[in-house]
Amino acid sequence: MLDGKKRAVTLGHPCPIRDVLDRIGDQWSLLVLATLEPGVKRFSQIEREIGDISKQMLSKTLRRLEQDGFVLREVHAEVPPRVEYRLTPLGHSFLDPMRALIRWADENHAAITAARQEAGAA
Amino acid sequence: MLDGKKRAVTLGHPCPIRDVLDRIGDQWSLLVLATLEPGVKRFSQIEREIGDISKQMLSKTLRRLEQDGFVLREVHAEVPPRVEYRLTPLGHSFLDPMRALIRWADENHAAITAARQEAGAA
DNA sequence: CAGGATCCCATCAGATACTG
DNA sequence: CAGTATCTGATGGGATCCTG
Repeated sequence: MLDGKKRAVTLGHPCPIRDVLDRIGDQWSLLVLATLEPGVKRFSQIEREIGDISKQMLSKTLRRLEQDGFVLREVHAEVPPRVEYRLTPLGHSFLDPMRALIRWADENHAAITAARQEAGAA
Repeated sequence: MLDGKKRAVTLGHPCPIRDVLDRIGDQWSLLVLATLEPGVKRFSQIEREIGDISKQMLSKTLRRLEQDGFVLREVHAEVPPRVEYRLTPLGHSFLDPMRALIRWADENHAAITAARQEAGAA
């Protein structure tokens, strides 16, 4: 499921949405995209800025983002190696709707927390 | 991680965002919310409309959405039992930013697919 | 009808160690 | 520096059976 078999619904359609949602649900993709928003950065720079991501996950995440056309990867043939990442236009445009969502989260987080408290109390 | 320990970043802040993102990353929450958008529905009605969700996951998802204040659950004391679900105002308002994201997904899905093809070909 | 309980597997993600 | 490889543990989620 989820791969190619998920002929599902997602609001009535065949489902381009899941493809996108998987990229924000996976804990790191969004964070990486946000980190890259200001401009070009190298691997370890991203790693440091995020702080608690493992090399492995950063690597995986970057590769998937690259394959999906959100991120551009540029390898410089030097020693020591230097690899730079930047957002593609697609990557940038994706952050627009995401910002709206993040704003909503900020504004309504209190309500969610309150609801949880109530649920816990009741 | 993810529970309470994730002091992380998510765009620079402490992180109310993860709470929200977890609800769209989990495969079913969004689908259930979307199904409930038109109005009140009962358990098996949602089940049928989504089609490929198990009772268990539907139950879990609904309970979490209820606890988070997205969904209202109403039990009618009848035999056989009737339980109805509806979106709260919070639930409805959440769908606004989500619609923007879904629109983006629709518009850009082709680009993503194309990028994958290219990545696969290269 | 609307679930809860249990079993089981696939995937996610961290930790550690190794390499060009 | 920028990764890859391997092992491991935590979830997510499906299937099946049981109940008020």
